[in-house]
Amino acid sequence: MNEIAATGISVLLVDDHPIVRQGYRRVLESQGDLHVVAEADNAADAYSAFKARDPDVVVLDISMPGASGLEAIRNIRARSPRARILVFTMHNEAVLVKAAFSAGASGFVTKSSEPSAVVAAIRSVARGERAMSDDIAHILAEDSLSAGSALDQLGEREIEILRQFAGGATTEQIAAHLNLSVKTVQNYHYLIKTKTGARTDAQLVRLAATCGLTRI
Amino acid sequence: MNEIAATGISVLLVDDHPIVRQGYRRVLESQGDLHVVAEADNAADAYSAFKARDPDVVVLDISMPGASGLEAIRNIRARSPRARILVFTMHNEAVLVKAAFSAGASGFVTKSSEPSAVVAAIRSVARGERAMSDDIAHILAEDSLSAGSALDQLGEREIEILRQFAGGATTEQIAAHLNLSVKTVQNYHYLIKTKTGARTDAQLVRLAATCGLTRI
DNA sequence: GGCAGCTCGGGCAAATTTCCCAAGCCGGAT
DNA sequence: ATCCGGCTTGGGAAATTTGCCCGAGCTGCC
Repeated sequence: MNEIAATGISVLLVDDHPIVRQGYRRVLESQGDLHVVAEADNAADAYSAFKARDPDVVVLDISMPGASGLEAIRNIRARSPRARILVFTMHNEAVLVKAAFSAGASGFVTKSSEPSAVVAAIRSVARGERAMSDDIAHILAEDSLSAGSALDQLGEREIEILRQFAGGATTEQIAAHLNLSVKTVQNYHYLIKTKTGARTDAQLVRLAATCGLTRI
Repeated sequence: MNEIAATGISVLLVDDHPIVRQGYRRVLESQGDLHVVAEADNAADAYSAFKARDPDVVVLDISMPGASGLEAIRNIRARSPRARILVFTMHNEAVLVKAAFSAGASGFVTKSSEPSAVVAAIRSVARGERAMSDDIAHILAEDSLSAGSALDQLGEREIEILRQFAGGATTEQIAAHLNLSVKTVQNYHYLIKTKTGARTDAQLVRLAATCGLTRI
């Protein structure tokens, strides 16, 4: 069994920027009870490092090139349900946060957070608690009040139109393709925006991309 | 005159993430000859900190919220042509690199670089030399050979507006942010579309994403 | 000096967006 | 059976934006 109180907390650092990792390592190790036992710069290495060192907490940035960080979370959790994973990234969109938690993350902290908040989150996660930084809590709270900004509240037609739109199709092209009037497509477009809470077409495209509806 | 060899190199750190700054600070200070004399988390503070401490080198991330980092470079260089600025960011798009250098940066290093390469770049820049990481040199080399991407035909202002737009900002937000009239931003928006050949806002977002201008 | 290119914005017709509304259809609840 | 609610399809009208033209200031370059 783990003797965390006696031995401190072992941490696996996953981030694709070497100097960022080294900086974090120094910040964490200056705490005394936190020990970085391994590092990785991609999703695949993250899992092998996890297997090899069995750290108490995995601190990882989801925005890595190549395989998604979400993939890494799912990967680790699928094989080691005991794993505690703290997402540490600069992104702060509600969809991403929810995706991370449902992929199995135990915590979500933005890089805008104070170092003290980050180490506090690591300790919480190590104790098996859920942790998130204040800004993330705020964003999730707003999101839950705004009747949802995810796309699981969209109908099939709406999804299809959003996919084509985010793929770069014009309103006319979509209308022709689906045998609808331009007016109807315009109405869907508006409906999708209000349903998802996107204020801008660009936000819509980003939403579609982050939800895996379109690839870019 | 500066007695760098005797006193070491003083550094101003500019990055909007506190823990990232703290990490860098520790990495740099462990070198012995590098001293972080000030930090800033936005373009405005960066210049006042520069005035107050007159550091040998400014290490800054261009991707800060609010005013562009390019703006900050221009700002500092306009008032203190002696300033040495090392851009240190995760972006690695040729357009951005060229924009940074023409704004007055002395060096450009990506966060993918080894810490040793970063500190080497700081020392080079302090000596008045130009510095860039290997991956940046590679990208610039490729770029000079290729016929040029769609973004190459855009001016700096256009790039900045495209970045913010593709990031999800509304026209009003961009205008407020850059102190422009809404009409001017609309005109730039239209200009960018015609220059790049994008027929749709969604296509514009995709273009910005594939060129690395924005991350999704 | 002159030309070219970037930046900044006005103007105005045409197009789109933003809402509100109605009607048909269908599945589930009463 | 009936009613409710949600999806799909579109009309309408006001508000906004787009598309494109223009001029003016500024810089850098020949």
